[in-house]
Amino acid sequence: MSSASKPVVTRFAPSPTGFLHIGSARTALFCWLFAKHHGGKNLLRIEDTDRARSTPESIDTILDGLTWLGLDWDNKDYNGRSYYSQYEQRDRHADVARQMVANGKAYYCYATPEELDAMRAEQKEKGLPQRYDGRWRARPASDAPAGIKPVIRLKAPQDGETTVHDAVMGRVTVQNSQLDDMILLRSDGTPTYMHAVVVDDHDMEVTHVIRGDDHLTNTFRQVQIYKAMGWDVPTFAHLPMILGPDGAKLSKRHGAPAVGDYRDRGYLPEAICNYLLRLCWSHGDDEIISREQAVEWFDLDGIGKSPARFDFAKLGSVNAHYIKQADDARLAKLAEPFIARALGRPLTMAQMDLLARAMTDLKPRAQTIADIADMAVFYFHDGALPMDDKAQKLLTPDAKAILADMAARMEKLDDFTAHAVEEACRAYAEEKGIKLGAVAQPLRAALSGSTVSPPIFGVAAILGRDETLRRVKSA
RNA sequence: GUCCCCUUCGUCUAGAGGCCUAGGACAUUACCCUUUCACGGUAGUAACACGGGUUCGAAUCCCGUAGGGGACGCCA
Repeated sequence: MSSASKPVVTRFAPSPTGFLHIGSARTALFCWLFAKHHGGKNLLRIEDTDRARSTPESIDTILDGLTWLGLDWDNKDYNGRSYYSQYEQRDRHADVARQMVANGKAYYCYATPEELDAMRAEQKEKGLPQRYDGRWRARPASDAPAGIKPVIRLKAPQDGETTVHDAVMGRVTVQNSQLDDMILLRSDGTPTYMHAVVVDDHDMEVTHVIRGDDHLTNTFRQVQIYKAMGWDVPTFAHLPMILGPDGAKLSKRHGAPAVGDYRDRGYLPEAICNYLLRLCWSHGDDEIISREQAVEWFDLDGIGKSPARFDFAKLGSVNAHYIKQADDARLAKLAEPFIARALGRPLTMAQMDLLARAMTDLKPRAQTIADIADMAVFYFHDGALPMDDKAQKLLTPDAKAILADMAARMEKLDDFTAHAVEEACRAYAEEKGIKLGAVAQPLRAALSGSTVSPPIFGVAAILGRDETLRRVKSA
């Protein structure tokens, strides 16, 4: 075990074979929080040893996602890159593997992939566990067939057991007889994931390996490599998986597996982090937790052991909370692209200003930025206002007569404020002996094109007298 | 198939043997507020997977069963 006095070093180690998965983002969050809480470092390592599937675009996506979430890392200038590249360390990985052969901890295996496939097929047929049978473990080098490039396999202990002391799962033990001699170095000289991870974590002086619990059973094998090399074993913390609403592994099928999906749908990064933080981790009854508070409170002992299902409804409510708290100008800026898309043109400076002023009324009604945009487009139609069926139906001849009366009164208002318009409407309703709604609803239809909108007197004030009268008269 | 992990309201969770008549949040229902829709407020429905132990006492400890998840690649 690593000594407790060493400064904390965590790492987030995604493989760049696609987008940044929301579950990975949770892992990244926990790594970041743990490092911050202990005043340590959080490192980023891109696991790009699979050359066929790794892409630079994917690396960019991951970096973007982390940055958007505000999860920075402390090795931004590594060998001219902003992260640690696993592939770049391939010579080091190969050296360690050969060193293990030299020390009698590993050996060359000349079995071909075809041969191994056949072996597994036979094991499966006989109902036996599928693992390498150690056929080259004890054969002398002189037996090596010509023309076949060997792999290097770990000479794993065959008796006894291997134990992982996991900060989340507790003590987990497996019989060594269950584990086979895994490949460390492929025949082309590149390292396998199992091997590269251990060498890198050691070289990077990682003290706490925090990752998804799909790696838990891999950990036994990795511990064997640490032991074979005589290296300190870091503390492991395996986080329970995040499942979809149906309990199956969260995937594309559930709609939004990537961090980018949430940005595109109008979620705020602080809301995503807060929601993710509460999946498998808790601090009493606290639900809304700021970044600063999280750094102060977060530790491994608050992590639960059971998997959590992703709940869009709750995410929505957390997002709604952060929207209410957010700065109006920031929200306007975030909503602008959504509105521009609906309108087919960007907003002018004046319209951006109007949007920011409308935000007070928009904010409490929205769960996402997309909601804000949906509610706000009507402000920006300078031609004919699209009118929905219910609004159309509401504009009866009687209602239009009321609007005509109101137009005359609004024209004469000294100050065209929400309060003034409201008073005018109330006075009119009282005079006519009708309900306020009989005035307000037609006005709403005329101004917003809908029966549902932000408070309509405020809408009138934000639209301004000219635009309000234009809309009322053309209704 | 073999091995590993998990199991409290629909969902996220609180719970460290008596503070539990099991708490909070989201969702849901009703009411209040109200010019619509929301926000907000108040109240309600709703859970310890099952079966055995241990104990004066179990959601909490032990064993078993069931269910769920994961790992078994020259992927990561």
